[in-house]
Amino acid sequence: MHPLDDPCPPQPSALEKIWHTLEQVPYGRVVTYGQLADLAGQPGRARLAARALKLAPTERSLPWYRVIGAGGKITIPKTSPGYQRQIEHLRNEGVTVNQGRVKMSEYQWQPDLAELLWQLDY
DNA sequence: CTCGTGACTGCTT
DNA sequence: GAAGCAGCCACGA
Repeated sequence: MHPLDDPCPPQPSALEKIWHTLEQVPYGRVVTYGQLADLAGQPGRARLAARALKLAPTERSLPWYRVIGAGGKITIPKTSPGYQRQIEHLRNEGVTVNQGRVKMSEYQWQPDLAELLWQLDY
């Protein structure tokens, strides 16, 4: 092997990991920014998850609206058009939204072991 | 390099 | 509940 050859294959970027994990979130369920980051192998980096959503390529049509703030609160600024759009998307999937809040005990996604292992294979 | 800015969180008033 | 704040971290000015 040439000494300058990269001995390691290219790693998926943190953003890619976030997007990939987001794709696993099932219809009608939600995750928090922090949870999404954790599941993507980026513990404690909730703001990274938020940024990943904002930068997500539209052609990938990710379920960005299934990501909400800790405690079930919609954290998109109310002044943003995305705020209402997120609520509409969630309601279309049967998720109840009251006062900009989602009942986490009812809708939060909790991946089982098989799903986690599937993702590790990525 | 420093600073301000978030689609964040958790803790304290 | 609401508001403030420190910790957080990538980004751009």
